[in-house]
Order: sequence, then C-alpha cells, then structure tokens
Amino acid sequence: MAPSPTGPLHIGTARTTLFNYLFARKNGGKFILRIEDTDKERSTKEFEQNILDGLSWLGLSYDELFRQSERTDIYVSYVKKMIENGSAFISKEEVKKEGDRPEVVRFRNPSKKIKFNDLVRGEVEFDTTELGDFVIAKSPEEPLYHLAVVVDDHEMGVTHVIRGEDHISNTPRQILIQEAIGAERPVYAHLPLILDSERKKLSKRKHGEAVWLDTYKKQNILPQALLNYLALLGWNPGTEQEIFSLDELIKSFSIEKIQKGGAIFDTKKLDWVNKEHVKLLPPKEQLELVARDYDSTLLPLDRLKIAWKDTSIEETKNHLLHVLNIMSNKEDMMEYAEKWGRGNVLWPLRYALSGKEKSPDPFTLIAILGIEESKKRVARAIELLK
RNA sequence: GGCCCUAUCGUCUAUCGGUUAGGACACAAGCUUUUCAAGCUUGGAAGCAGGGUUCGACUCCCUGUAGGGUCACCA
Repeated sequence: MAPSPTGPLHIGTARTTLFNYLFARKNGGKFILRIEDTDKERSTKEFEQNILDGLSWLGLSYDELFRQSERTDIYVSYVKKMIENGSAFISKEEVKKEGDRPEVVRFRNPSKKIKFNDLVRGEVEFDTTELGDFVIAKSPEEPLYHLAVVVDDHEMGVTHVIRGEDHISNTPRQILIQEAIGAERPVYAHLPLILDSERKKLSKRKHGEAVWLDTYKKQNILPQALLNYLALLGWNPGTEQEIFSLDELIKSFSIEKIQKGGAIFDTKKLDWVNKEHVKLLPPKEQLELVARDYDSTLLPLDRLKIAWKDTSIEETKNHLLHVLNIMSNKEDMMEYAEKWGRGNVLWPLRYALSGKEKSPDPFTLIAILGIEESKKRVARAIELLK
C-alpha cells in the first residue's frame, strides 16, 4: 500500500489499503506500507502521522514500512544508470511556470503498445506513443513518482499492485520504465472508484470532510464496521453474508469477486452495518456508545408520537406527571407501569428521554442522562402536551 | 477533445446461455403494552438502446448512448 502524505487519510485510500491487506493476509503474502513522499512541498509529517494513526485505528497492520524520502540514493543510482544506457536523457526545457527547471530528466519512450492483464478488468491495451518522452525526475537527484514507484516495486519484490482505477492510465508508463531497468512486471488489479451521489469520484475539493477517515471516527462509527462496509463497496463474498469481522473478511476474500464499476458511498447503509456491529459488542461497551450519543443531543419532540397507540394526550400527560413524581421520590417505576400498562407509561417516557421512536430502554437512558437531566426532559415533554 | 474503463431495483449487489431476475440498505404499510437504537409480516422497485450469434440471451459479439477516470517539472 502506498499512500501519499499530502492530506489526511482518505476514505478511498482506506479501502484500497483494506483490499491490499485482505489479499496479502489471504495469500500468506507480505503487506508493505510505503509512504510516497517524493513531493517535498506537499508532503508533511503531520499527514503521515494521521495516515499511520488511521491505519492503526482500523486495525490494518503492516509487515514493513518504507519512506521514499529516505530512499533517494537508490533512485538516483537508477536515474544515472538510465542516462548512461540511453533509456533516459537530460532535456532542455522552456520555463513555463514558477518552479520549472531549465533541465529535467526525461524517459526515452520507445512508443509502443503495452498490453497488460488486469486481475479485475482483464486485458488492457494502451498505445504509449501519446505519452511522449515523459519526465521521470526533476533533476538526477530529484526523482518523480513514476520512477520511484517502479524502482521500489522492483527492489522490494512487490508481486501484486492493487490500487484505484484512477491509476490505470499510469500503468503503461510504469511498465515502460520496468522494461527499461529490467524489472519484473507485477500483477495489477485496479479497483473501482468510490463515487459520490452524483457518480463522481470522491474528492477533497468537492466533498470536504466526508472524504477523511477521521470524520467517521468522530461520528462514532466502529472501525470494524467501517472496514466491513468498505469491503462491501465493490466486492461481494458470493454468499448472502453481509456482516463480517476482519478475520472473516480475510477468509472470504477473493479478488475475482471485485466489481468493475464504481460504487456510490451510501452513509445509510454504513449506519446499518455499524448498528449490526454495535449489537455484537458486549453490553457494557454498547452502553458507553449510547452515552456518547445521547449525552448532548436534545432532539425536537413530536407531540403526536408521545402518546402510545390510542391513549389520549391527556392520559399520557398524567402518566408523565406521575413518572416525574416517581423519579423525584425514587419510587418503583415498574410497579406503576405494570399497573397502568407498560406501553402507556414506558413508551412516552422513553420517547420523552430520547426523542426517538427507537432507542435504548428508558431505564438505560435515565442511567446515562442522570436523574436531573431525565426529569428536565420529561418536564419538557409535559410542557409540550399542555 | 484523445486514450482508457464501466453499464441489473433509488443505492450496494447475486446471476458466470434456460430463474416467477435473488438478497441487503433505504422507502411505504402493518403487527408486536415497548426494559425496543429490537423483531416480524407485507409492498412497490431493475437488465440503457439497436443489431447480431444461438433452439434460447441480463449473460457472448458489434454499434450507438450514457456515466466515469486520466491526460503535471502531483501522487
């Protein structure tokens, strides 16, 4: 996996990492994390840390970690070799914009057709003529992405490259460089992209926070739930199972079941997957999650939803008034509820406390909110019924 | 625009030539006195179009259409 630390961990990067992880673990391979920070202007340590933290939160552990910024010497030796054997050359350039160099290193493009077999898409063919003699280094000491990637894959013995479909057009030029330095060609698999509701690639510019992993972390989405949902975006197990642990994903994973078309990110389904994972948690942890959810939120109450079935508003109000007394005097709530009908008493109580038709039971809510806050909320509901 | 990729319910998807085209999310309606972010029942909802190939195409081929990706001295 090869993220670039030019921004916080992107949700798409998280999914690509997951697929790489699953594939490696499934096949007993090694999972390498390579920080692609050859762009000194845009890469920062903070973003790198954010990516590392995000992966650890997700529980995606890697076997080795590299930074391209620490491997410049290796790339430089390759650039020099390539210039010597004529597969690259120093080219005089017109300076068009700020930062442009008068001289760069270009790849001598043999301009031929490149065919490769993609594990997801089958045979793909490009004519590389249109690529021209593309730039592989700003100077012999400053290698660029394509060169660094190919050298690293070669040096690290990378056998499988699983990445987003937006990289598919980068593949032919990387293959060209491989052939020039005598590197073996890895197996490629290009994943379908994650799309927004308008079927456009999820981008930081258009979608802001929705693309950062941290956003979902803040929303109390469980890491295992996010992983589960991400796996289902563009992949299916071939069975009707939908809820998976990471280990189960590893067991069921197969690259043949990856979808070709892009998939829209649906937060509703994410929420459902998350809910299913919450149910799997021990009761104590569930309670902690609930607490985080209900502490601060005060939802608007709907007058019509407070009353249970066809109980009258008047009756419901009386029950709530009693409930308020019971809370103040610490009397037995269940005794009262049994007497007047559990639904008649407990439903409006729970609704008054949570503001939701579906929520934990009222006793749990009182425990979370505290007696004072609970009383305040019940009083609020009574006020509404006047 | 060139090149590349893609095309089944609103969404995620199953189907690998013969199915009443299945499931899940979401939605709608209902049931359940409700310690229920539960469960259950029911419902609506799909093969982009046109040509082939074939006894038979959602499935294979071609064309069109639509959508997407990519075209840096970023990655």
